[in-house]
Parts: sequence; structure tokens; C-alpha cells
Amino acid sequence: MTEKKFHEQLLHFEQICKDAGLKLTHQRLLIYTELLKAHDHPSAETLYKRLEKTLPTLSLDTVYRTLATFEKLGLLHRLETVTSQARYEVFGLRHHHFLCDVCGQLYDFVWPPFDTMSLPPSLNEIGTVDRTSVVVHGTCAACAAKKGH
Amino acid sequence: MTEKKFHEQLLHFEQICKDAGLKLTHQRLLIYTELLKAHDHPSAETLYKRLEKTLPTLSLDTVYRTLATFEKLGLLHRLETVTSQARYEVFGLRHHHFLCDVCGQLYDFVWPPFDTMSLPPSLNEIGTVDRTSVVVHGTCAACAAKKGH
DNA sequence: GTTGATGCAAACGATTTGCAACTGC
DNA sequence: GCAGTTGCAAATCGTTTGCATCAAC
Repeated sequence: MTEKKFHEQLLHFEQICKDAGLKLTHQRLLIYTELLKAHDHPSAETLYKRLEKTLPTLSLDTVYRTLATFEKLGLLHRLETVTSQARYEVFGLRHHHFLCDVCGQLYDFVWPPFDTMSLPPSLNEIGTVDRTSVVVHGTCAACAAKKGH
Repeated sequence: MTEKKFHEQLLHFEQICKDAGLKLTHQRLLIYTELLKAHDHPSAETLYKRLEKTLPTLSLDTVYRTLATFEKLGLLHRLETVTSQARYEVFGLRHHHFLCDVCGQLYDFVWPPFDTMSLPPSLNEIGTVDRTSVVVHGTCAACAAKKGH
């Protein structure tokens, strides 16, 4: 992400908070900027460990609480995984996820043909759709290489 | 499922266990047959509550352990959800899931056009694919109706 | 100054584990 | 009889909550 784009996102964030009547705390800003920089779908705990270095008084519960707040604001997603820890990512380019069943690593991939597909009409009877996500399960190249040895 | 199909599945199950060197215990049989009958993606706890009536000495840990065993054998899937409890389903017709963000209810739907689609070539660099699943998020008709009041 | 946000510790719920008793083969 | 399986209880892990203090507005 360019420096300019980054700054734009931050301004957008501040506006969202103001509109929602939320205080712009040091912690929230820190967590949001870290998420903008992170490209590895960190878990709450991972985020906490990273930010601890910058702000030693930060607590893990605040990270959890802040992530929940951000999710309500529609700033990020909690990703569905089968592993125990939930992972988070801010909205960005439309993409999907490859989840390695061996190491749990999440990879992004784009799939424009899917994105332009229309959902089956049978869904109309079930309910209204907010978003769709594709999760591909398999073994990542790194784990396959390890197994090969 | 027809009575005949049901019986076939059971025989298949017994064969799988035998091949894997697993004992055919009362509990395993009970859990497997319940899963065959269940069409609502029960969680381990839900399953336990249902089976408790038939087999009062059954313990919840056995359900967890058995489900884990079955998953390793490739008899069932643990579904990815954002809710805390994992849900299980035995393999059957190829289908996808609609997850209501309000009540957490899971609905199945089929989407043949998706099933015949080829995955993006970029996935080849990431790893080898075992299976793909589509999760559609939204609000189910029942919850939408409730909100309307 | 007020109100909402944080940090701490304690609670919680889902899942896993160690171990002794038991049961299918 | 033996190895694998169960049931029980206790432990673990991720996440949430109550409450007093603190910081943003």
C-alpha cells in the first residue's frame, strides 16, 4: 500500500469512528494501523504480541474488544477457519482463501470469474445474502515439500 | 435416505473401521448412525444431548474423540463457522452452506454451476487442493421476519 | 466533568488430555 | 489377554466479562 493510500485509509477510519461516536484512542489507532500493514491475517493474539513491543501496557482483552468493535463498524472481517483461533483482515481487494490443512497457514488468491458469477436462485428462499466467501482446503507447497523429505 | 441406502452406508462404515484397525464399539456405531440421520449439522454437544437419551453412560469427550477419529478416516467434515462451536456433517451430495449471521443457523444449498467451474491457475503455486467450500453469509428468512416486527 | 475505553483478574465455554477401568477382537 | 476405547475429572486454550481506574472529548 502506498504512503498516500495508507494515510487516506487512516482518515477514513477517523471519520468512521467520529460518526459512530467512538473515541479515537491510542490503542484503536495502533491496532488499526497494524491491521492495515499486516498481510497475514493475524489472530488477536498475534496482533497483541506485535503491538506489545510498541505499547507495553496494551492488554490482550483490549485487542479482542477493539477487533469486535471494528467488526461491528464493518471495518474488518473475522475469517472462518477450522482452527481454534479466529483470524482477522481489513477489507481490501476482493479475494478468497486457501487454508493449508497441515500448517494452518492462510493464503489469499483472486478469482474474478467467481466474483462475477450469480448465486443460485434457490438462495432467495433461504435468506438475503451479505457476502460470499470461498475457502479452498489443501496442502500448501511448503508443507508438501516438507512431507517429500 | 432410503432404508436400503442407510444399511449400505453402515456396512461401508464397518468396512472402513475394520480396514483402519478400529474397534466397532457401540458408541461409534451410535454416533455414526445419528450423523447419518441428522440433517442439521449438529455440534458435538448437540449430538451428545441426543444420544444421551439412548445411551445414558455416553460421555461428551467420547463424542469429541469419535468425531475426531471419523474426520481422520475421512468420514465427515468439520465445518468452518465463525461461531464458537464446530459443526459436523457426513459426506453426501455436494453442496454449500448459507450461514445466518443473526441466529447461526446453517442451511445447505446446491450450486452445480460452481461445482463445474475450474479453479484459478494461481492456486497451483500455492498448493494442492483437496476440496473447496463456499460459505454465504447473510440473514435467513426467519430472522428477517422477526426483525420486521 | 462526563462518558466511554482500558487494564486487570477472574469467569466462561468449547475442546483436549491423563489415567484407571473396561470391552471388542 | 491385550490393545484399543471409554468415562471421569482435571487441565487447557481462546475469548468474554465485571469492575475500578483512566483518558478523550
